[in-house]
Amino acid sequence: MSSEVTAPRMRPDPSIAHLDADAFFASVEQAQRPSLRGRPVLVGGTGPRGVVAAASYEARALGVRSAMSMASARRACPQATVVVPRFDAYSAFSARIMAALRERTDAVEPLSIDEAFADLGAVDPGADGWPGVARALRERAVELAGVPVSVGMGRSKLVAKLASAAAKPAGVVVVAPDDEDAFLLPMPVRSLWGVGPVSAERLEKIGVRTVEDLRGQPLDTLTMVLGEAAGTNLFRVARGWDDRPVAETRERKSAGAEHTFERDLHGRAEVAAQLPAVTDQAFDRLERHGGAARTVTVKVRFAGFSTVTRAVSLPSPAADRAALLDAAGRALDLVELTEPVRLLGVAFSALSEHAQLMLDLAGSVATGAAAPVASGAPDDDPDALRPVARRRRGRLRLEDAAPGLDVVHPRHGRGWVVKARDDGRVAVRFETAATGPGVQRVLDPATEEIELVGALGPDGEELPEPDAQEPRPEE
DNA sequence: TCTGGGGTCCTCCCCCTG
DNA sequence: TCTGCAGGGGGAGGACCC
Repeated sequence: MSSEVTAPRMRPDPSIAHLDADAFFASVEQAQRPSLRGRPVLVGGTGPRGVVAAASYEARALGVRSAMSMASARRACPQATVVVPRFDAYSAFSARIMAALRERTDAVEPLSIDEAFADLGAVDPGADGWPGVARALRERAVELAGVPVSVGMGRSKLVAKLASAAAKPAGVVVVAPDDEDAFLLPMPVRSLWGVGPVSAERLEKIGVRTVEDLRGQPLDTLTMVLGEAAGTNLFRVARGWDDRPVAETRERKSAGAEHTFERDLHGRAEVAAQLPAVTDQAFDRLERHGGAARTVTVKVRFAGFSTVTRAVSLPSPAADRAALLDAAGRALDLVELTEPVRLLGVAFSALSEHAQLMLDLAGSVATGAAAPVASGAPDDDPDALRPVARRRRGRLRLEDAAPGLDVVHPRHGRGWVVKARDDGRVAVRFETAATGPGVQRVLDPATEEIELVGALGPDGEELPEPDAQEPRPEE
């Protein structure tokens, strides 16, 4: 218990930058598909349980927000174009944005695919001062990536991040130390990092709505209402106290995968039958980071949206697919399956970089629940239970024709899938960033040589096979 | 058609150990 | 030897972020 919180030594200049791409996924789609520019675009899952990962500003103007169900978003904005995420393209655009920062400093801390901090403390701001630095940074990122970005600067990460939010869309805000109070105090507490709907409601109950209200609260009250860590954090934030350094690297703590099924799973056999596929995806991610794991956690979300997790820890870290699948099976055995299941997840934690060989695997691999079991689903549509597979490249099949995917046609060139039609044909719009708005054609994938291909990069360059691609959260 | 998927961090609780 | 307590560690769940 820290009974005392004191002001840290803050840097004198607003030399921490936060760069944030605007509606990133949607902006990339608009950059690569000229016909989408100026139009509402929704990026996200197109299945019955899909949600919006990103909405263009045109869609936001009609009330669409990220994380809302795609069904409600479509109702709010029926004229919107809906496409599935293309992480290979977003990663390539992201690399360009990060490159703009790395031209100025090595001290870059990516927070997610579309935003990063940079410590420009060693940069000479020159005649135009810090606002000039921020403008130049923004212009360079736009030049390299070709999507709109916003830049905020302040003398802390806290202020820089809030400043970039205030700068959106496509702007720059630099908060000088003397202006910090004027900037922070009127803000709603909900805009602070770490204050979600639950904390905001708890604060509302003690009359705290703005940062100014927050500053009026004693430390004891805040820790009582929000807990030790969050309370202490907000006490500092309310005063603009934040001396966290820009950290170039962060250690990964866990890796996992989860999948929401298009229809609920009934009974242990159905759930267990899906476990190997989900564990495999989690294992692929673990392997990509080159680690071993000691703890395997299985997550089950029921139809009523309640969620349980059960964990099994191994005596030593394992990097062996079969051993981890076995552990996942044992964890699943601990879950009481009282209701239909909508989501199944597997996560690996207690990671260690050096995999220790599990010598005594014999006998442990073949134990019950984790083994693939015939689905036994009485239902009509086996595909409803199919876990998300890596989208293949190669000849387009109707069932793979998700809207937004890149294709190439021998006569019409490069394009993207607009819609798989009920008549078995596919609507494709043939265009790239270089061509300008293109023509939409309806083609029969059974007779036309439509090839599913990878995305292009920011300069229209072919990208490598996305085997190492990392699915990322919404922008 | 309510409510994805990748994470991190925190809190509470229980069990074990000294 | 028994008991009570403190502290550590792990598991479960929840809040939060993008």
